[in-house]
Amino acid sequence: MTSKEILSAHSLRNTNSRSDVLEVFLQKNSALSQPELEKEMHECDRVTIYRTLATFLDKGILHKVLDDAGAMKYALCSHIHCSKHYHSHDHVHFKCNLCAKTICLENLHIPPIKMPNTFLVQEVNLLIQGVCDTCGAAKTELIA
Amino acid sequence: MTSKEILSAHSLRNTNSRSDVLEVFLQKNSALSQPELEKEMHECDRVTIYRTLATFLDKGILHKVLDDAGAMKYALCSHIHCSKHYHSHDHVHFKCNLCAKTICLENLHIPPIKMPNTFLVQEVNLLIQGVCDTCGAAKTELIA
DNA sequence: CTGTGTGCAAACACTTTGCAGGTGT
DNA sequence: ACACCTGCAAAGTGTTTGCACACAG
Repeated sequence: MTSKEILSAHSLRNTNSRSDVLEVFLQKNSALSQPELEKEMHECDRVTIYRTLATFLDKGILHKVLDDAGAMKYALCSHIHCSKHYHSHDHVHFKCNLCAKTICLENLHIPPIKMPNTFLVQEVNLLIQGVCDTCGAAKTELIA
Repeated sequence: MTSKEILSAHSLRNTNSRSDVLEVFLQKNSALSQPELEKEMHECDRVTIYRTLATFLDKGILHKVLDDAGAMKYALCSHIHCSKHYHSHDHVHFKCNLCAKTICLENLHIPPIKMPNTFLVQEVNLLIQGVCDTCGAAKTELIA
């Protein structure tokens, strides 16, 4: 799935900023905040990135990822079926406390929570923080 | 548990700012951000609130609550046992999309997630968003 | 009295808005 | 051609830091 294909699939104009933002997401394969994207893209205005993120969120190309560090993060929706009104991203998010990278664990679904039925559930977000496999391996090598 | 007792239990000096912050948490019984606290407290500097939150977080009086709206929230730890290095707050957080209030569901524990053991899990946060019982009841009345 | 807490000023970081001009279709 | 996208400027909001004074123990 190329950036061009993603854009046309959501009937969005194919502009440099938009395809560049998508390229970064496709390449990094992790959740990113606007500041993080800005570091990767030197030919695009800060505001344009914010507006692009808002557009992608609206179209169901990206979903929000919670973070404990103040900046909102976003990640690609794996399913084409996501749209403004139907987001299916009930997977777990993992943030490494060492490399600060946040990833989607697509095949790790959030177990159902039995809420009292006086509550209406609309969205569930699960963030696990710890040390990722890459950083963990690097640390083990250092000790050995 | 009064604010004075909480402070002395964690060997913190009993100052107006600190007890006032605690009073608000005890009274509101929900997760609060610094801006929200500031609205409730008129005799305390903005910076003091930030520093008080940091101190309480460090001592294990408060724990972080994730939010999707940009501002970090905090809530009281229910267990006296919480300290800097041992936080036990594996409960679910619920944010109402109508009244914007975030509460701790202390008796609703996060189910265990079986992560691949190449990952080290240090913290788990679960945020459910929807409509709370109070707002839901109000809405039902309107329709009826 | 002494170390810690507080207030003020200022800076920093993230995000949004308005408007003029440029670009994709 | 027209609607939509972009860049720049500016402002709004959340958070941190430095320093001098004030206060709890």
